[in-house]
Amino acid sequence: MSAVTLSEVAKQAGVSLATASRVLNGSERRPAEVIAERVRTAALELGYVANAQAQALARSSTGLVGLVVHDIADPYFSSIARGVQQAVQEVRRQLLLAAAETGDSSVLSAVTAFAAHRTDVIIMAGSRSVRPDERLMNELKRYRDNGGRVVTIGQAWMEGTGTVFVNNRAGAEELLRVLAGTGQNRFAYLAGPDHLVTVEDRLAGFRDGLERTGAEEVAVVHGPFNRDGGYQAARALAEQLGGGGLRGLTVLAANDVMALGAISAFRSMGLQVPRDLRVAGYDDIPTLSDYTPSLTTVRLPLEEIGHLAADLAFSEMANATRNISGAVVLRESA
Amino acid sequence: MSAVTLSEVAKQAGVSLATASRVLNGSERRPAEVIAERVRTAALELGYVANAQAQALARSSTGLVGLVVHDIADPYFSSIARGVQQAVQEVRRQLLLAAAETGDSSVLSAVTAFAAHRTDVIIMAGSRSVRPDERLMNELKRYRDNGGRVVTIGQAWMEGTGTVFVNNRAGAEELLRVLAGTGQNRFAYLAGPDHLVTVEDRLAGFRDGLERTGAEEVAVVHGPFNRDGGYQAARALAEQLGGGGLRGLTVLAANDVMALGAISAFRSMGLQVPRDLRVAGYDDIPTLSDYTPSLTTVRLPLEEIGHLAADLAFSEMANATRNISGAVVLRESA
DNA sequence: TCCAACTAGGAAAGCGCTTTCCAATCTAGG
DNA sequence: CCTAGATTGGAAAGCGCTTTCCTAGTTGGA
Repeated sequence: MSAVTLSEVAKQAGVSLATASRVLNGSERRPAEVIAERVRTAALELGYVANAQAQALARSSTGLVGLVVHDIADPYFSSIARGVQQAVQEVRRQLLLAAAETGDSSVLSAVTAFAAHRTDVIIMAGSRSVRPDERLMNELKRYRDNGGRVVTIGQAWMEGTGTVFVNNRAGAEELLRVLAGTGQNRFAYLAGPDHLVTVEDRLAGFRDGLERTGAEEVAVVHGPFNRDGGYQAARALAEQLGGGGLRGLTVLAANDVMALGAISAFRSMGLQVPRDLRVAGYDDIPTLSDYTPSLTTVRLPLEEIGHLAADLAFSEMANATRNISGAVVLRESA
Repeated sequence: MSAVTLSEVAKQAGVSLATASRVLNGSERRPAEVIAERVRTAALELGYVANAQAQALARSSTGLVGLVVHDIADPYFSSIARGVQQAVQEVRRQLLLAAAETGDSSVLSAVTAFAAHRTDVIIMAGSRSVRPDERLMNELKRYRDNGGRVVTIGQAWMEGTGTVFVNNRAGAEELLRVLAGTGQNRFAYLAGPDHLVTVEDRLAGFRDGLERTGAEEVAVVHGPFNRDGGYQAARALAEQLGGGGLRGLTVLAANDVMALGAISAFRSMGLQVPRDLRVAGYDDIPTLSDYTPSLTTVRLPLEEIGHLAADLAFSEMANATRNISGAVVLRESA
């Protein structure tokens, strides 16, 4: 990757490096228009494209934003990524994307890589682990102490970072209460992996709701936080309760993709939703709009959350907390 | 973003900058183990993280891969992105992501930004425009001439770049022939925007199939290349044909998300798929797995395509062409 | 007409690395 | 024991920019 350099442009325009830089790459000082025009012409003729690496080194700021997601193909994350991408583009910065499963060393690798690339910001979109990972936390702290900004989505990770807080617990409780209000009173919970804070919070909200309404907790079963996890968890639930135990039950899944997987599992067992049992999800991923039966869920403004996270990072108060709460959306499935 | 520098590490270890660099950041020459150990210890103590910008400048290679998609929230692109991300991670590089609509100046901005960041590779995942964009092509050419690698997905964009070629035309023809083979003989096509090569190719394949089978083309209507586009196109089609004209028709959509939108539109008009009319899509996005009626489509190994594109870029023959063809998947919807 | 106060372009010092070239030390063959 | 050849660590020259100082040229008020 060699290319036309600023000094070539400067020479062609017959000015100094300093002047060329001032004309082309924004500076306080604006050279006289006659000169500026000459430089611009030279740049255009030669096809000059500033070397962002060199600029980053000289200005000690890269204009890079790092985003860590669990899985970019998961609609939850791709929606958030879309929001982040949009916000990043608006302020003419670039998005560095990494995928990493919580609890896996890949998260640490991702953060280290972002630190190496001196991204101005790191946005952690995935849920935090229940057990704090020492090494990861230290890496993030060092990054922050060196002047990097950290914004987490979902829940706070540590002091001195920004957070787009999603009140998962309240949303889950609300969902359960609304459902109980329609007369449903036997609930099962299809939880994601129990080491995720998000999963834990939603489960806690579920139980808050149970307590509040006096409804019955029939079972809680854990599984991977994706479509297949929902499918598996649903089958495990069926096994646990026996064929008849599912009838009339309301099954809450930790998120929409799990709910979708669960419905498929139930269907494969010859059960119809909502005729034989009810299912609800969480997140309201865009995918849902064409799904039948339409899925009852807790709506989260995913794209907005992503946008907000990026905005927060660029704002004066990068360490503030923005609160988001979900809205229960009652549809056909429960 | 200030941080510990190599020279601080070198000083602490009591060696020269050169030695420290050789120990920490991989080089032909490996200093003696005693010294190396001292450097590593110092680096660990100080929490040294190499500055990728500085390295890029010195080595004139950034280890960055730029990916341009239309919309990262679209399952088609997020699946491809997943494959790319995976491949990129395997070779320890970083992914720079940009979203840009074909035909929009944002594509040019994205490419320019990637060129500025001196990415080693640019992968264009979105379809090319039917009308070649002079400025964009020039930018890409310059990038390539400066040593950057370009890989396009779907169709070739220009000489001297790699391509993961997807035979959209053949896939569409095959789909139509298979469907005709089951006795369906009246077809309508819900095409995406007519300035996309992908859309044009699929439409051409559709017509090839028509000709081959002697089936009837009832209508072709264009709309945006997304879910809402499918919805709108379906309504437009209904308006064009009148209520009864839809019955018994097979509606092919340019891609799955449009097909999903179309089915929703038909449903909103009180029509059932496949009872009243048939619908098929293209791509086989993962989302489809839980959808009812299950959608007939042409399967494309999306994730693999992304992976392949990245692999190609890193391979010796970065300008080669890899061929992918879709496989017709007959399901309930048609 | 003279000088203080600006203005504007250029020289050069970094930014944090890699890598070439040197010089010093070591190895081993004669 | 001497020397050609191989090793090894270090000095310093870049990589392509930004930005601080300088200096020379202007402007305008007295």
